[in-house]
Amino acid sequence: MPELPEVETIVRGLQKRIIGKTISGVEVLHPKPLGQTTPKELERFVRSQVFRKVERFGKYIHMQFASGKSLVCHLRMTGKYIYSSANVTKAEERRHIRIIFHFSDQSCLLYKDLRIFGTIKLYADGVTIAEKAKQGREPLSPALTTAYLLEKARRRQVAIKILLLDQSVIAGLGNIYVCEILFRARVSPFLSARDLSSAQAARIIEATREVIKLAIKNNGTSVSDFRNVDDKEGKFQNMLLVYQKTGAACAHCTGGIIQREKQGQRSTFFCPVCQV
DNA sequence: CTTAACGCCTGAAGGC
DNA sequence: TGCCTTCAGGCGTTAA
Repeated sequence: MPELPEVETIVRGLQKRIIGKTISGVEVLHPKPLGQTTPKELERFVRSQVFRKVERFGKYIHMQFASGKSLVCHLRMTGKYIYSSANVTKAEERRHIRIIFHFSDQSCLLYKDLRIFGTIKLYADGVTIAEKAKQGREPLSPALTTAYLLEKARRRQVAIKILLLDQSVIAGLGNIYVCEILFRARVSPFLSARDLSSAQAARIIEATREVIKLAIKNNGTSVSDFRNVDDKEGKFQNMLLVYQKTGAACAHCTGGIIQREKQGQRSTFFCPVCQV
């Protein structure tokens, strides 16, 4: 489940692998990631285009061509971009591949997505990117301040965990990192957002930066099936303190046992003793 | 405005 | 062994 650090890892891999490559053709093995766009439209849009720049905003990947046109992609749960130096022809290797971008040097970029929740959207030059406008502040931006979080939390009655998952508040956090952040900040995931104190907000911001920086440094978390562009796992799964640690002794306090509870449709992992 | 529930998808895992 | 249910969770949509 790619969150900010995983998407950042993929973007850095793409920058290394596809900048300067010319698209010679595209194969659409499953049309669902394209939404309303037809395979023919995609083919016409990307053929002969040269990748100039790849950026991340929130959990989105923004692939820009030298022409000014671009693709805005979201991986959702199981999407991944894998670079291959040669064409992929074996049926077993083609499993879960939905789109293939072929390059003029015979290498290609595979879009794999087991559950097909991910999306690829086409943007003409100069068009405002709707998805970008909806994002909240980036975790590593100085614009993310305690005052900003308190202001966003003030009128909300939802649990702080639900608020942190709201992409229009902070961009890029998902279930794993929000659990880890609240644990490190020693804040209960069930606390109503409006009851957040200034000290708690400050601890959350600090923990957010720490966790995100450390996870990026470790190339993300491969807890289910995340892989980078070179099909390699991340390392942050070895550094998780609460996520999927049900029954384990708390890493912060003595006597605390990590619990799992549902919040919304997702599992929340927390220590009932020290997260208050 | 906020909030909550649902649907989208596949495959692994657990229960009986 | 085999069938059925549950779970994984991001996010757009819809309804209240």
